[in-house]
Amino acid sequence: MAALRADPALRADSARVRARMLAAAREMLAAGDQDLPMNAIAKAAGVGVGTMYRHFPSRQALLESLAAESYAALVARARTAAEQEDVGAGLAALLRAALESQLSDPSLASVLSAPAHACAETTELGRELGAAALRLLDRARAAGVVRADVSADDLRRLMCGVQHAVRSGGADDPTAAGRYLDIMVRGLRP
Amino acid sequence: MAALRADPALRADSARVRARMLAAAREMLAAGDQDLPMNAIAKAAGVGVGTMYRHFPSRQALLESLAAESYAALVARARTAAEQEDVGAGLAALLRAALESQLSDPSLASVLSAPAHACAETTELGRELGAAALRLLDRARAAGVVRADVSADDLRRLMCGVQHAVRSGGADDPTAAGRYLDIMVRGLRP
DNA sequence: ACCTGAACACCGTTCAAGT
DNA sequence: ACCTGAACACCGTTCAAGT
Repeated sequence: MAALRADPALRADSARVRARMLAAAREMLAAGDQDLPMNAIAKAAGVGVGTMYRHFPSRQALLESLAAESYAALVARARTAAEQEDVGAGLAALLRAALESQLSDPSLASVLSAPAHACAETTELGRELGAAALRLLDRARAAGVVRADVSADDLRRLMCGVQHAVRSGGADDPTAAGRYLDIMVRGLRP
Repeated sequence: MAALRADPALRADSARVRARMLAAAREMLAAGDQDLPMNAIAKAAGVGVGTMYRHFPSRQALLESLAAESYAALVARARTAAEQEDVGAGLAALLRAALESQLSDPSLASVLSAPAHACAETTELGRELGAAALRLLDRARAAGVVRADVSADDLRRLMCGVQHAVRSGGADDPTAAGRYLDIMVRGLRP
């Protein structure tokens, strides 16, 4: 009985600590700190380094936790795009969603480009995103609006590439994202 | 007189040491070490760390020195492409050269994507590459084979993006580079 | 002049000791 | 059970001391 009462309390506390670490990490990202040092996050969140590692066994795990919300939102947008009546518009919407999500959340860009996942949840999100993309691709192929030699994973990789192209500008041109997206959409036509 | 004789000797020695450090760095890259720790390179090259820093004041400077040869080769290929009679083929050749160079030399990929240069030589190579690309672009625009809203720097950024897309694959598909390049070439048409 | 490598600061990661 | 933070290893960078 004591355990039953203690457990939720512990979990609630643990969740609060976890949220504090993620908030601290986000603040550092927002402040331009790309490195996200584990020690520094722990100090900023007021916890020991060990607690940091207990919640996030690797930097990749931390990144995936930071990106989880954006990733889920992207999956939702992808599903909406997949059901769109106009398949061509749906495909463009999927690509735009993938690009915008990465540009507004650098941790998502990193996770989408990563060769491997640290958290099972991320793998699941990836599966869901891939499934939505595949549904859309199948419809698009049937409608003849997309090249036949492109897979759902190709779309992911290409959008990671467009993100990289947008980011690799010295002086940032606000029109770049739109133009590059358009180039990609046109290039995917059969 | 003594100075006149000593100088070249020192320079020759310095050049040999420099070459040894670059060779050590290249070996580490070839062995899969992406980090290129300055201390480790110095030890592998049999020199003190200070010597490392005297020749390469920053990691970026080291990267640019590593990439210099590939970069010069790319500029040469770009110039050839710019003079090609068939403008469309020339543009495709330029993009292929940019992609192949980056894929075969990761340090070049890094330098081409970098927001700023550490060495004046690199800036000069960048200028030459940009000039060749612009000559080709002007001809291509006049011939109506390329979108009007694309600059020479856009081409660079897009090819850095394609490189990133090719690299961000889990299982590497040998057909990816060719397909992504084709998508880009088609997307650039007006 | 040029080089060496000890030294300092910093970060990743672990784990014994606390509660 | 969970947390803390000292401790160790490693890397970037500098600079006093050597030649």
